[in-house]
Amino acid sequence: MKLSKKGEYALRALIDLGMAAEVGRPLVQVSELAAKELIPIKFLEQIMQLLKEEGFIESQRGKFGGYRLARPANKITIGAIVRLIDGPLAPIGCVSHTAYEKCSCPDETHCGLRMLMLDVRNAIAGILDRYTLADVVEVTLRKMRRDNVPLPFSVAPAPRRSATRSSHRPDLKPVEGLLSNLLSDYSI
Amino acid sequence: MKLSKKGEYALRALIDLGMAAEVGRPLVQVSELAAKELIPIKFLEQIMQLLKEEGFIESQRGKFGGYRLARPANKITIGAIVRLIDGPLAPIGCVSHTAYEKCSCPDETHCGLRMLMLDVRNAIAGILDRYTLADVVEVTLRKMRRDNVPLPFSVAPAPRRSATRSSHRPDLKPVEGLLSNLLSDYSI
DNA sequence: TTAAACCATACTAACTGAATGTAGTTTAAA
DNA sequence: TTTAAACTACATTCAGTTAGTATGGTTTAA
Repeated sequence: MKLSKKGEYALRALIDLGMAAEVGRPLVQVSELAAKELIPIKFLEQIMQLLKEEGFIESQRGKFGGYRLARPANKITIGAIVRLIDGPLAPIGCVSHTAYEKCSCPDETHCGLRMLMLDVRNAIAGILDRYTLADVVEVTLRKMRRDNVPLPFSVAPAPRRSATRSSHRPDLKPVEGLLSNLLSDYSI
Repeated sequence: MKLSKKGEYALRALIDLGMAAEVGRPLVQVSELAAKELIPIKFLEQIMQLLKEEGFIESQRGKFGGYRLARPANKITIGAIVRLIDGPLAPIGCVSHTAYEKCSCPDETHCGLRMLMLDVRNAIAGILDRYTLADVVEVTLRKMRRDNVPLPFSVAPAPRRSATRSSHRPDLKPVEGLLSNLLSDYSI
């Protein structure tokens, strides 16, 4: 049930780009992303190229170039990113919606394992296809603001709290669903 | 988010042992399991040994030996089996309950990815730790009986339906929870 | 014109997954 | 008591994936 390192890095980078956009930063360099997230730079370059080919991000070449999201963050689901890097969400092929594959069992219709795994795949997809980069970015920024932590990618060092809130979105709409529970403190 | 072949085989074999027990069959040989599920026999032998070492099954050696569940099927959760074979359910180490591992990100408390993945891990564990072999077996047998399919591991060839129902359990209690939805027909 | 940045390919070491092979030991039954 | 079916143990293999490195570009703004 693992997410690969590559998938993790891709998500981190995209979340960072989403945060940068939210904070008013137009471009972020690979070197900066790699340093912030402790990702080997050449490896991250590969990943960024892939994300660009697939239309998630855009690049500006040359000196002082960098990357930005190609679409608004709320139009990029987490599920799409994970599928691109790590393949189908389903634990076994015979319950995948996007990449169905017949399994070895003789009678799929009566396979108890399949029924169970369909449940699991729906639970995973229900989360990853519902939430977008925007949700993750919003929840992250909220927590950071609440704890008075300086925001990343701010052009100027983090300004006064009241000023920060009125950046791009005049008002934060409440998050519904599962992620919202995580706004409160939680232990491991 | 994949379940390994090994994990799949282990689950199939255990579900089969659960079905055999339910149908009154005391022991099942590896050769029979391998044939039914199309699993390479030597590979399955390895898996059975592991399951035995971990106390999920017992063996009877010698001619006409075989394997049986070491505990009642409702005392073996699917999650425990998956964890044994494939490791933690969590997509990334920093949200695992059973095998927590610090991740590379500088600030775990404000990591949006972590919050999301915690959600995913809870969704997966919520299913796999709730359901037991008994649940899967019951749901499978129900479907087979409903469709009048001969049950596997029956000592005699499948008897008339009315006779089959009154085997071990005098009456089937209704299944609650998510799996119950799957009792009705579903498409891929 | 140059340095910072992105772009493109090729390569590789280590690991894991999925078996296969060989050689036993045990035990019920003929 | 022999024997064959069944489990046990451990070594080996082989392909594919993961997680990177390495090398050498091309672009473009200062």
